[in-house]
Amino acid sequence: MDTVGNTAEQDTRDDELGEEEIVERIFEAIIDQRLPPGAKLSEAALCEAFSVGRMRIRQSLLLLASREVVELLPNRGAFVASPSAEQAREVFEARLMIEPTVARLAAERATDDDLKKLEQHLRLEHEAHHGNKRRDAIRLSGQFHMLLAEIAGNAVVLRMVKELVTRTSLIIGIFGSPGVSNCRDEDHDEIFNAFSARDPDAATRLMSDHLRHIQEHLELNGPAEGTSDLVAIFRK
Amino acid sequence: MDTVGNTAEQDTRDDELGEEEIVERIFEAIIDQRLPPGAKLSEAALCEAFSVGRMRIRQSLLLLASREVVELLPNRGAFVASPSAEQAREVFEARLMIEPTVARLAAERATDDDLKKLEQHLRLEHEAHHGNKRRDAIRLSGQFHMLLAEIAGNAVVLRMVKELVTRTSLIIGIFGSPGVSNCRDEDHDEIFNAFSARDPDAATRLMSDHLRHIQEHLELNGPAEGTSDLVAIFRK
DNA sequence: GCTGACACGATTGTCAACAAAAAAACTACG
DNA sequence: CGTAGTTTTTTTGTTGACAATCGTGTCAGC
Repeated sequence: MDTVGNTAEQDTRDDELGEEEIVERIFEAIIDQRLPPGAKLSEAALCEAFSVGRMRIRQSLLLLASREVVELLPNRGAFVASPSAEQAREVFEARLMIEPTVARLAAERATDDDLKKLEQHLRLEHEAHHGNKRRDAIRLSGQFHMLLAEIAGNAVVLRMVKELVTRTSLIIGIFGSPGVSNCRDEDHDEIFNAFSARDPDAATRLMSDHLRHIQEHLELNGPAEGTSDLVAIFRK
Repeated sequence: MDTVGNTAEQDTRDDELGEEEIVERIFEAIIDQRLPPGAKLSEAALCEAFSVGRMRIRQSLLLLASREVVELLPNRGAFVASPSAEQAREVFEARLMIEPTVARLAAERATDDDLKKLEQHLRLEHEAHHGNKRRDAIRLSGQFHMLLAEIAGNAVVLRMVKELVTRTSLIIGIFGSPGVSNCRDEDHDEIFNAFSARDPDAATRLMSDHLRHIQEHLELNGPAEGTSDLVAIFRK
């Protein structure tokens, strides 16, 4: 169903899921916007969903909270985070700090094999976009950014980008216009062209523009933050 | 004893420490190099050290592991991480990606009050440096970078910088020349001068140079990684 | 009819005992 | 005297039950 091709990370697959896998699955569900901001993540429900003990779930939720993807209210439980406008600003500021340089490094270091992987990925993005597969489109456009970080060859930065992309999905879910999807795939195409042309400077600039485009399509002044919890939940 | 002036974060001080506090304390201990790379973090010992239940410690260690500051070996326990040369490269690449822009933003946004705080901090750094208080000097020079992220006004980035600074302490512990301390405080002085002159471009460039200086003083080709574990443990 | 307190149910947080695995110590053998 | 195998001990991982807290529903009083 929603299984992604996970080539690596197959070490602990005896019969139970590790906490890292659970975290990954919840990350994906949030990127796909199957889990909207503010959704309650009941321990019991998650225990049944993943067929694991409560402790494992508890640890996973703690991990997610440490990435600020989940909010942990004492004695109340875990909820999918609802970033404020201020937090949204911070996330995009961080992305603008990191990802243009990621694009530059990736463009400098990409092998021919990497370019082929990128091309293949863009094909999938186009398919999803034209086939009105909104979920797939969103997930793939997030994965594009992670793929770049992977090509850049820096695990530290990859982890940061993964967190930022996931939080961006939440932000778009709250502040985004309903019809508009995550990234415009034409932007991704242009970045890829810079890769093909071996032009790191262009890749840097295009990524910068791309992120600014996304941010401009948000309404960060619109919904008041105080009511955002309830509003976000009920306008699903 | 070794309590640092923690102005904020005094919410849960009834009688037990929260996991966030424990994580913070261990972070500080690693920055101070009281906990060398490879040191074993036994659950029982930490339980006694912090006077908390085993579960709290367990969660704290998981949090630290998720920041790659602690290595968690199944059925073996928790150890302070021993970054490889490759990881060291990645950490510095990430810092060079983020911190020059942090310096720029901080320079643009610093209030007069921020400048005073910076000046006060540099005074402390000088004292520690000239008074041969190596531990204090290292801790303070790390805090300088965090202070900049705080002034930049971005909590997301602040958390990233905190993680990177802590890991840098481990890296210096492994790959640094014994006598050389963390940062040269003259570099910090120059950055502060750029702040005073309201010159964000200079601040950006100086931070970039500063980080490169630190990296150049490491011997990332020197000690083989295989022996680093044992060596690091026994030269406490 | 509406507002307050009270009690119930459900969920989360914590603890202690138990099981499993690895490290250490000891013994026997080469 | 060194080494390999075995037993002991320590440490980690997991499960289950229990305690505390919060949200909800009910009922009495105004």
